[in-house]
Amino acid sequence: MKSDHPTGEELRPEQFELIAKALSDPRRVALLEAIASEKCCECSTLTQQFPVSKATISHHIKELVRAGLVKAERHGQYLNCTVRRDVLEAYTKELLLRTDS
Amino acid sequence: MKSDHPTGEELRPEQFELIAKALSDPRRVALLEAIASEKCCECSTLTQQFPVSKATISHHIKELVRAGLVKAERHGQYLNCTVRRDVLEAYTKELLLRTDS
DNA sequence: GTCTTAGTAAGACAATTGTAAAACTGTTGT
DNA sequence: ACAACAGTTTTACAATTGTCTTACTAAGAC
Repeated sequence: MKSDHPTGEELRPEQFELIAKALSDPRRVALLEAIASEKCCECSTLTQQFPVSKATISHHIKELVRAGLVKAERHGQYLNCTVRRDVLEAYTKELLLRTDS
Repeated sequence: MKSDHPTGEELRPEQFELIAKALSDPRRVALLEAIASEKCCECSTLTQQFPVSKATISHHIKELVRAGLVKAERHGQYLNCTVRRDVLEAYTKELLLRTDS
């Protein structure tokens, strides 16, 4: 049975590109690391940790979600972000596969 | 004995960032794939395969070399490019490591 | 030598993008 | 209802960057 959320193990066609773009900004990677370091992480925490406005944090998270690297769930007024490690692994796998042979 | 070429298995501090940037352009990834597909590949071949000028190819290759993803050796007037898979693997490894815990 | 070919370097330009400020939506607490 | 808080959206701007053109260097062929 296929999962409704695409990418248990395979990336959507454009997703590879989106992920590469998402990872190209050091701040966004740092954000990803911060999200990963806590099991579940609201934005307000991140806003305090980084010297950027909350609007910028929001924008980066949107990009990470768009790439599928982060899952964001609203709980009341808070946004719970978690890293989708399966997607990250699928990305690294495809990257290595593409440079094979 | 340490290899003189840094990165048999570890990335230099700024290298992680350079690689991420290098991989963020789809054309550059395609270029990387093209280089990987042949064992050893001169630029002129690439210039024919892609609808961009040779100046652009040259620029992209410079970026790939700067990131350490490609090794370029001159042989006469030709430039032999090879993908450094060890570096690519080190990158994916570090990426996954950074989003651990 | 001259001509051609392979690649590089410099400059310019358009497109993308990281950022912030301000205004907005929605939720929680009083 | 009101105020405080969490996050989003819009708009604008500066910085980065992918691309080309042109000019350049260097190597091979004649």
